Amino acid sequence: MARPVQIDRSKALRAARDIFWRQGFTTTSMSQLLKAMDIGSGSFYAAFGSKPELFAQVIEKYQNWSAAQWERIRTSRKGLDAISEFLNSTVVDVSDKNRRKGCLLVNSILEMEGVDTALHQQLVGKFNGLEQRLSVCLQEAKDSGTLREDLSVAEGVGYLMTHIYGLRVASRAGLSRAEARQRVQL
Amino acid sequence: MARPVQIDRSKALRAARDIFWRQGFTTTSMSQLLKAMDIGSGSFYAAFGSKPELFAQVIEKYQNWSAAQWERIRTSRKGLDAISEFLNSTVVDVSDKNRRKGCLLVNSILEMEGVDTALHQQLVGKFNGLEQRLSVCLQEAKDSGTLREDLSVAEGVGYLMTHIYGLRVASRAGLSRAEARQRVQL
DNA sequence: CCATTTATGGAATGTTCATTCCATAATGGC
DNA sequence: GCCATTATGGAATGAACATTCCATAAATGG
Repeated sequence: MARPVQIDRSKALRAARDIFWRQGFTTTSMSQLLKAMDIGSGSFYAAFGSKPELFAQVIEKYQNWSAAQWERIRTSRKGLDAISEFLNSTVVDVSDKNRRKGCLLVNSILEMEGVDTALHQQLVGKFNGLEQRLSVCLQEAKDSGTLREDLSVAEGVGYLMTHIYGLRVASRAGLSRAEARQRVQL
Repeated sequence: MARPVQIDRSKALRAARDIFWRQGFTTTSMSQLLKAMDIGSGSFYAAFGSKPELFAQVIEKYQNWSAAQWERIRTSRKGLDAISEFLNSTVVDVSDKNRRKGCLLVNSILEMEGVDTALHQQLVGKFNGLEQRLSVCLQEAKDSGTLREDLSVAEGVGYLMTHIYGLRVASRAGLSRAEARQRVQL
C-alpha cells in the first residue's frame, strides 16, 4: 500500500541513548543526533515526536532496563549481599570507558534541574525508587543481624545513597573503573 | 578626561556567580546574565571579555574563597577534627536554599565535560587539590592513632572524596540541609 | 562651556539551533 | 505498470543566542 518504515526503532533508540549518555541532552544537537541515529529529520519527527520526547523515551527504556537488572539481583540475593552486588554492577555500568559517562539517570537529573522541571521531578522520583529498594535490603540485614548494630536502616540508606551518587558522579569526572572498584569495598 | 567606569566589578561578579551557581553556565543566557549583573552588553564585553572568560573569572574567585576557608579551618584544627569541620562547612555551603544549588565547582566539572575540555581539566585539577588536603589530615590522624586501625590513608581519601561528591550532588538534586547534616555524621 | 575621551545600553548582526516543508522514493493493490 | 499512500532526507524557516556596532551620555582639562 504505502512505503514501509525503514528505520530500526530500537537500534536508533540505542544510538540516541549512547550519545545522550556521553554528551548530555542540551549539548547534543539535532544534527549530531540525526547522524548518530542515522536517520533524516523527516523520519525522526514522524517516529519520535521531538528532541525532548525522544529523550523521555530513552530514559524510560534505560529505567526499565535498570529495574530489570535489580530484579535479577534480587532473585538470588538478599540483604547486604544484594546491596554489595548492586554496587558492583554500578561500578561496571558507570565506567564503560568512552561509551558512557557516569549514570544516565543521575547525569540527567543534574542537567535537567532548571531546564525541564517536569522531567527533572520525574527523574528524581525514579531515582528515589532505589532508596526504597535499598531500604528493604537493609531491613532484611537488620532482621538477620548482619547489619552493624549501631546503624539504623534510615542512616544506612542515607549513607548508601550519598555514596552511590558520589560513585556515579566521580566516574563521570574521570574516576577509573579500578579506583571505583576499590571504593565499593565498604 | 573621559567618562568614568560606573559598574561595580565585584558586585557584578557576585551576581554572575550566583546565577551560574543556580542555573549553570550553558543554561544561563547572556540576556539573563546582563539583567542579573545589571549592566549593558557594551560594558560587559569591555569589562569581562566574553561569557566564557567571565565564567573563568567567577570560578577563580570561588576557588580562592574556598581555599581560604580551608586555611581557616586548618589553623585551629588537625586530623579528623579538620575533616569533620570541613564536612560541616560543606553542608552549609552546599544547601543555601534557593540561592545556590550544590557546589559550583562540582556542578561546573560535570557541566563542562565535553563542552569546554580545557576548563573541565582545570576544574578537575582544582578539585583534586582537595584530595591532597584530605590526605594530609588523614595522615595526621593515622600518626596520632585516631584513625580506625583497619583503614589506610588512601582508602580513607577515596571514601571521603566519594562521599563529598555525593553530598554536593545530592544536595543539588534536592537533599535538604537537615538530611545532609545527618549524612555527615560518619 | 566646549572639546575630547571613554563608558554605556539598546539595536543590529551573523550563527546555530530545533522544527517544518516538500519533492522524491518506495511499497502494495489494481 | 500505474495509482494511492506513506516514508525519507535535504532544504527552508523562524527563534534564540553570543557578540559587535553605534549614537548617546558623562566626565575632565582647556
